[in-house]
Amino acid sequence: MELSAKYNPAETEDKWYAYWLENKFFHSEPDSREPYTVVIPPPNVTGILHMGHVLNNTLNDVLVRKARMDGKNACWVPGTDHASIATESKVVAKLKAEGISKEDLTREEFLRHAWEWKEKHGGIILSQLRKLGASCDWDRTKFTMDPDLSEAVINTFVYFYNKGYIYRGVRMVNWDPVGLTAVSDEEVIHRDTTSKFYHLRYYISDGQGNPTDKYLIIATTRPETIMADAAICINPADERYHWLKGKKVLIPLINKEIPVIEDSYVEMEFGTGCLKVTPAHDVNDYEIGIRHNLPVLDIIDDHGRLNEKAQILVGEDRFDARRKIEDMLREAGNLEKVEDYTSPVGYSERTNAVIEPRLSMQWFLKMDALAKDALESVESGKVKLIPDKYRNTYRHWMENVRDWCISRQLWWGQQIPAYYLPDGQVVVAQTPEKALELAREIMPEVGADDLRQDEDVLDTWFSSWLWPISVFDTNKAGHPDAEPNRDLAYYYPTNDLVTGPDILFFWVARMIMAGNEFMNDVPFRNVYLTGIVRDKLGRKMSKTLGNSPDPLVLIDKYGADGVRLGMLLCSSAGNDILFDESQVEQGRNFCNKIWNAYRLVTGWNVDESANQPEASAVAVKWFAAKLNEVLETVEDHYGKFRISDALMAIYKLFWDGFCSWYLEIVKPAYGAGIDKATYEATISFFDSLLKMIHPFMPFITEELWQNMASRKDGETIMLQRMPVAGEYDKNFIQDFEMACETVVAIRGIRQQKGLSPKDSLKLNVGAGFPENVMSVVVKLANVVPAENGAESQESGVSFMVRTVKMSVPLTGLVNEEEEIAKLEADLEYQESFLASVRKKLSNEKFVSGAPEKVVAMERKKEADSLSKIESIKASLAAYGK
RNA sequence: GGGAGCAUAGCUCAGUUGGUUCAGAGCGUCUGCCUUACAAGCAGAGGGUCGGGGGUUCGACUCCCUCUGCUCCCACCA
Repeated sequence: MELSAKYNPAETEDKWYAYWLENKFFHSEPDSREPYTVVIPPPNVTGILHMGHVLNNTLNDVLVRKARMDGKNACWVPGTDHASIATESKVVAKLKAEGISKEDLTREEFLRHAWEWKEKHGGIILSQLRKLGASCDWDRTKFTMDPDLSEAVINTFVYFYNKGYIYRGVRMVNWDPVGLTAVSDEEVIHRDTTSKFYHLRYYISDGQGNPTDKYLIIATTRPETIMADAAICINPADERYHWLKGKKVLIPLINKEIPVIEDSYVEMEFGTGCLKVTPAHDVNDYEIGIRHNLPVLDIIDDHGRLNEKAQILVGEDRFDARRKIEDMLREAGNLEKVEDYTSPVGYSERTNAVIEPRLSMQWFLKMDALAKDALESVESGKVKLIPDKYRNTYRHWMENVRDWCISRQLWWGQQIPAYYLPDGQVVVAQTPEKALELAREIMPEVGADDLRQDEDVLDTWFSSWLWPISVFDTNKAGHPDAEPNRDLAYYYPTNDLVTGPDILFFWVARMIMAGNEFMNDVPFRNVYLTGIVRDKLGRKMSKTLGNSPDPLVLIDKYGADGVRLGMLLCSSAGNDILFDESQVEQGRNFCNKIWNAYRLVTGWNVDESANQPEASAVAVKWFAAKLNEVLETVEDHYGKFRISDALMAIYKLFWDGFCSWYLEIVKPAYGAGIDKATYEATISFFDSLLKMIHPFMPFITEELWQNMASRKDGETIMLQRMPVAGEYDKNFIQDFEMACETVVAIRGIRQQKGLSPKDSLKLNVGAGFPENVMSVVVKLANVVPAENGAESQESGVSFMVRTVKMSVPLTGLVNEEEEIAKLEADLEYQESFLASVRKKLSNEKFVSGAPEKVVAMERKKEADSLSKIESIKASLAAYGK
């Protein structure tokens, strides 16, 4: 078969992926082998592939393919997340573009649109993952809103409700006025925001609701909320304001009378030391309100507009109202001054709207007991975080966690299985039928139509925290006492989870909680936390910056293998990834290197009658040893999740070790055949190398592996066993490296002196050079060693290889003065090196204090240095110095 | 405001209990090569007071203190 000089990924990738699918190589069923299980962090069902997914899933695929080749029963479960708020807002936007408003639809109508949208656009990302080569078990694809997975979510809710962990109550929550829903604390991002600090005069009331000429000043960033003020608060220890005790003040513009109260919460040094208390619109004020029994007046509606309770500016958006009230206050003489101010403001993670602290009725899950166990799981090492610096962050979060607000005012998601009786009492049950039964225990005459189900749905994470359980068994979540089914019993706990640190708390911690609760075991053993993919300048990749390349375009341009390699090359665990397209180019180049090495090897003709040249025998022996050495290193890297290090070790083995050294040595002369022993060894090495590379670059390795022998249908490299490191001769590797260093030195001399590689040179070799590898030097450096390695008196260029003195006689070509200067510089360096070693050795404390091994090493340095000085001096003597 | 982490070559990073001739790798740069697998390549070369300062030690990139610069997480100072 004729192979082009360049590898063309487009011709091979789809072909082999289809072949893998046809043969169901990715599919796993429980059997007697050890399982290796991974669940995908489910991407949003409407999401499209971005570089973060590429990183994450490439790493996952490497681990899964490696485990599969290690003989484990590897199972990687793919799927998507319904992402309630994100998906719902997309559907709302799409409907809006069609002139349909969500308010005009019934819940059922809206959900029909949403499901249509999901069927049409959902799961694109999964097909994109196939382009990347992900070896997921597609037969197991799950969606967090599949009927059975939803059932598991409902069961879980009922379980925790019955356990007393779920409660409903009016609490201050984070309200998203754009998404029109409450969000959890974790979904609020605080960013420093510049705003204004308004200093307002509140006049003291004369007791009849009329202003006196006395006033106090409060400082606020939110003047539009003054109408909801319930009190003015001072610190009881603040002497400046003792005169205010028991007084009442008037809210500007609306002249409403409110009391002055005292609470030590108020910082005397901050602002003016007077705080306006607005219980409905600030978390702290709410707490103060409870302590002092203040009325709660909510003047902001769902959309963030002032409502009629505000009396003024009714219907205005809160930010418009802020601008307008500033003028009104100024006109009324209540505005003392306005300062620029920067303070942290909460934004919704999903809609980027400014979060409005708001009182509302929500469902909560008690976290203390769950968090305590989940913390223990990590502290005890049952779950390992990689890198482990995240343990601190994890602990801090788990020790300070607050109850989880799990209700969302959305339609897309699992509707809360709580049913209200006509009198407002609530029952919680899996189905309306069961709810009715429960309801009748309370109120026997109640009918099915009298029950009203809670309108809210559950937080997305309330379904994805079950993921490692529910993808296998949808009954077990919510039923800790149930027997796990065959799949769950076999695959749980999963082995590794690869995900980003940004969802360590959202998702990872909560999965641990659910695992402990329902399985009495953690959901995974290792959590590999990747960095965030950034651009070359260190900026986060984002649509608005336009600095995020489309992975599919990259795959088109460089091939999936190239993209995978480019991503992995720069991905040390836990560090952010600074991605640059040039790395993908490097990946593509590596593909090409492999391709061309293959072309070379398969282009050889075996000459049955040829004997194996000595250099080839040496090369084969060396590479066999080197291969073992690298296999050992790579295994160690894998064990520590140092994936990019494992890759780099293999990369260098192939490019430098195999191509630059091994192949150059065994390569037969043009037109000549190759001996059988070398050929077979070479093919076998190539086979091992392809297997080692396969987890990283699945496509090209399959292509070449299939090509290198006639394979049966149904055979694949991905199910071959990964080579295992055996015993090897470390000393021989050392000897071979000396040969390489010698070759490099001679090539350097050639370059310096402008000598063609075609001209043979003589080489004088000093004592101590390993004779067994000389044939390699002869072949690659094109030299003829002097008889018996005798020291020559001819003038030439001399050099040291470790402790062996070598020289290339070059009569007429050598500039003696330069040569002598070089030798003298060497001598000077060696002598000062020797002096420093001897200083150490003459230090009594060193000799007695340092380990024997270290002292012995110093003595060897001394001896080596002495012998080097010796031979440099001899060389100088040859020049008459 | 609290906590964590980072700083090593032009860039991205290794450096695994302080001691192998330890100051490294990849990429980039420079020089010479279209050498019969590969110019997406080959051969060779240069490049760092390990952020600054102090300390512990026979010995510090490595441990301690401090300063500077950056990053992230958490947080209700209006």
